[in-house]
Order: sequence, then C-alpha cells, then structure tokens
Amino acid sequence: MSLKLYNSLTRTKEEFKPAKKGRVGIYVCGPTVYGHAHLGHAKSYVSFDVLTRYLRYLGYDVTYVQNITDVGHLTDDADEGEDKIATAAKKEKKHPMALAEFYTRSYFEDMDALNCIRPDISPRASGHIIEQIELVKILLEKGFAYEVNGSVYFDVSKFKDYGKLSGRNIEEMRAGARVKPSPDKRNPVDFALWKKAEPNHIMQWPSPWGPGYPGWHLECSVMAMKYLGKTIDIHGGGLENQFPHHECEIAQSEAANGVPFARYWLHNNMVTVDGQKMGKSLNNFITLKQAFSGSHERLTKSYSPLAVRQLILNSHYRSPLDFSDAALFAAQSGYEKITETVKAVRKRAETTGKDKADEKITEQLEQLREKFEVAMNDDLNTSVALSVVFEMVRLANGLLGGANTTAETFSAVDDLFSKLGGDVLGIIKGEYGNLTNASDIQRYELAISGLVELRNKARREKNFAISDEIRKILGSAGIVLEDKPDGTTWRFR
RNA sequence: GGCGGCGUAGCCAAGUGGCCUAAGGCGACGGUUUGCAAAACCGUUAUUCGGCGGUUCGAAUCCGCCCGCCGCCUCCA
Repeated sequence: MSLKLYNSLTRTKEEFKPAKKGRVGIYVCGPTVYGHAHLGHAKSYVSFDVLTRYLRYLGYDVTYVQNITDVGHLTDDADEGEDKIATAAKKEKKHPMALAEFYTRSYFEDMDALNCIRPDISPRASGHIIEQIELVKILLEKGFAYEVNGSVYFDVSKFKDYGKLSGRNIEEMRAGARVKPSPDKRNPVDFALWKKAEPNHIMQWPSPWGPGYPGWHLECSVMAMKYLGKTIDIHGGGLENQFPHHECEIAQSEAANGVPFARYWLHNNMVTVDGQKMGKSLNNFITLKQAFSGSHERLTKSYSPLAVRQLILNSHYRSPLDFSDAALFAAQSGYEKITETVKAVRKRAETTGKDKADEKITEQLEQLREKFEVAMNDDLNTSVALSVVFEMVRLANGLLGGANTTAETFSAVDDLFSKLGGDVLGIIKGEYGNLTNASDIQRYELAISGLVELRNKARREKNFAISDEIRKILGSAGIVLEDKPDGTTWRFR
C-alpha cells in the first residue's frame, strides 16, 4: 500500500516515489501580497498543508518551500500591465515594500489561524533578484531568450515541450489569442523574463540590460532551484496557474538546466462562492478575515477558522469547492461535534492508572487507522479520511456514555484523534482553551460556576422556574448547560 | 472559437464496471435519556446517481446524443 498522487503532467494517478529515498522537496506557488488572503488561498494552502502533513506522517523528511511574490506580478496582459504590488501601493499610499510586508504578515496570520504549518522556507521574489538575473543570462547564452529595448523575452519557439503541462500547442494559442501582441515580442506567446523599468517605477534593480525588474514566472524557477535543486519532487499550485505560469516555469527551468523541473505536478481546483466565481465585482469576494469575523453580507455568522478548514477537507482538492453560508454552517456544526468529543475524551484520559487499553477498542482503532490511510493514499481522499474521524467520534461517544472504560482506553482513542485529526488533517488542536487570557478564564469560570451552583440548588428544591431562568440567562450569553449524571457542565456555544 | 471539468438525497459530499438495494457530515423527523432541555446514543430520510438511447450476464461508474452548470485560454490560489 503506497501513496498515489494525480500528476497533472501525465494526467494519471501515479505511485509517489521521491528522487531521494525518504526525502521530499515540495515547492508551492505562494501568494502575491497585494491584499488580504481570501477563501481561494485557503483551499489551495490547506490542501498542500495536508499533503506535507501526510508525507511527514508517512515518515518522509519534507522540505516545504512556498514563495511570497512581492514584485513582478503584473495586472492585465501578462507583459504589458502594471505591477500589482506597485498599483496597490499607490492606492494605499505606501511604499511597495511596506505594502508587501503588511499583507505578508496578514497572510501568515490567516494561515496560522487555519492551522497550516508554516513552510520551511518562505522566500521573497525581491530577495532573489541576483539569482533571477543569472538565470536570464544563462537563457540568453543558450539562445532561448532575446533582448529588446532593455527587456528580455523567452523565445517559446525554441522550447519544443512548451504546452506539455497544460495540453496546448502554440498554434492553437496563437489562433485563440485575445490579447494584442506586444510589438517587442517576436511571437505573441513569448513571455517576459526581465522588464525594463521606467524612471518613475519604484521597484527596480540594475541589470546587464539596464534598470528593470523580473517577470513573474522567473521567481518560482529560481527559488525552487536554489532551495530544492534542479529537479524537485513536487510542484503544487492552483489550477488557474497551470497555464501560463507553470508552463513558463517549466520552459525557463528546463531550457536552462536540461533536466526535468518537477517530477510531480499537483493542481488544486478553484473556489466559487454561492455557485459563482469569486470576484470583486460580483460582491461575493470573501476574505478569510471576513469569514472568521462574519463581516460579509453573504454570511449570517462568524465561522471558526478550523471549520473553514474542515469544509475544505470535506471535498477533494481536485474538485471545485463552493463556499456558501449553508455549507459553512454545516461544517461549523460538524467541527464542534468533533471538538466536544475530543475534549471529553481527553478529560477522561487524564486520570492515569496502570490498566491496559481495551483490546477490542484498540483493534477497532487500528482498523480505522487503516481505512484512513487507504483513503489518504488514494490521491489524498480527505473526504473519506474525515468520515473516519467521524466514525471515531461515534465510537468515542459510545464509550463516554458507558461507565467501564478505562483512562488508558480513552488515552488510546485520544492518541489516534491527535494523529489523524490533529497531525494529518489539522482540525483537532493539541490543546483547547475557551479563552485566551488566563485571568479572564478564572473570572468567567468563577461567575458561571456560581450561577450553575445556584441553579442546581433551585433544582434540588424543585424550583424549576428559577433554574430555567438561570439557564436562559446563560444561554443568551452563548453559554450552554448540560446536566449529566456526574454533574452539570457548561460550554460556549 | 479552442481546451478541460462537473451534474449523486432538502443542503455539502465520497464512490468511477459486480463488495452500491450508494460512505460521511449538516438539516429534518421518531425513539432512548432528562423535571423540562442540551449533548449523546439508536432509528428514519436516494430501489437510485441531470435526461434519453446504447455496450455488457451486470453501469452512478464505459460509449453516443441532448439539457444544465463551471473553469482555463488575460491577472488571479
């Protein structure tokens, strides 16, 4: 039984074997930091986060590189528009680097909330200008590129394999081209490696071809090569980047190095909101910060970051995902169900003894783990993997209802919860706290437990009018009471 | 116009030739439990997989046509 991944390059599921035994290098196209991250970013980066988490679970030593694009990504036509960062910086009246820094921090904040493990390396495009210039030089020397008016373009006609990833050929593209070709380019499908900067362009660097800045595709080739070698194991990214971005990365890298750029190409599908492509003009553009706070007119409430994560993992990474308030609501309920069970299991696992875990249960757990791995091995079927976690929830709740389960058995259950739902899927936390500030917790707990005690006194005296009133008051503050055989507990709704 | 994908219960979603008289979640309903609740547990909720034909002993799964939706081809994760 081994991991199979769908390779866009061959359009088939292939058994995954890294080039070096036991070690995996992954490069994923990161965000262009000119705005807050949105639901689309979440699907992409949660998907690749689960990939790296699962590879680590399988015992691989993974190096995960995900770039930050802070220069060179143009608006409009690939080679004619303005730099996205520069445009946003003008609007916000900030230095481009300040703007990039601001949104980089915002991005990490959101990804942390989604429980995405930080990449091992988060290289910035602007920090690799020298390397990018070097690559352009090599491509010029080898005759794959040409210089015109201080800009350098890649000559697509020189690279036979162009189109192999996206299944296109140059003739078709030329026929269907909607963009008017730049007069500098020999061929409309040629793309910019280095762009000449006008004097008022803030983001510019000296180069052998005069002051300028790198083309967008160049950074990924350079940084992947620098940190992972000339041939990387896995290259990931969004489906919309398959063409032209990834196609251009392949062309540049393979033309320069003469060896395959990436062995496995993985592409995640797109996100829609209420059935439509997410776009600023459609008023369905939802940032992660808006989803977490519920501050968007399409959302009826705020959603936990991990509920967003769970919704993403509820479907396959290669399927499109439609975000809607109803779907998020369902994910939130399911997420809370898992969370409450895990918390209860951990509480029962605290009282350690010398007993052994129930063998019948550990056998069941082992079967569940196997089912989970079979699902994940099949091109990361997180939907089925998640269903295994729910099966564990039902098993655990059954044990919680009974009286004879040992702490050791609960500990075994928690162990598997932590591995599968925690380490791999990232929807179960290592620790849960109702509030972040310790002294706040004490004060709230004191107040709430006082009211609970008062209510129980009323209940003992059969004064249910008073007891119901207290529960109602706490309920309106979002605190739910649960009367159980061993006492009353409370939790936040 | 070119290329690709999708259509499974009220909603989300897995399954892609026989183990499917189709996982799992949400919602709804009934039961157990409870002073009443909440939570949990048990049960019910698609004889059917957009429609129509075909291939096959056998199809949600393969083929054809039709209908509907979406994406890429221009920046987007």
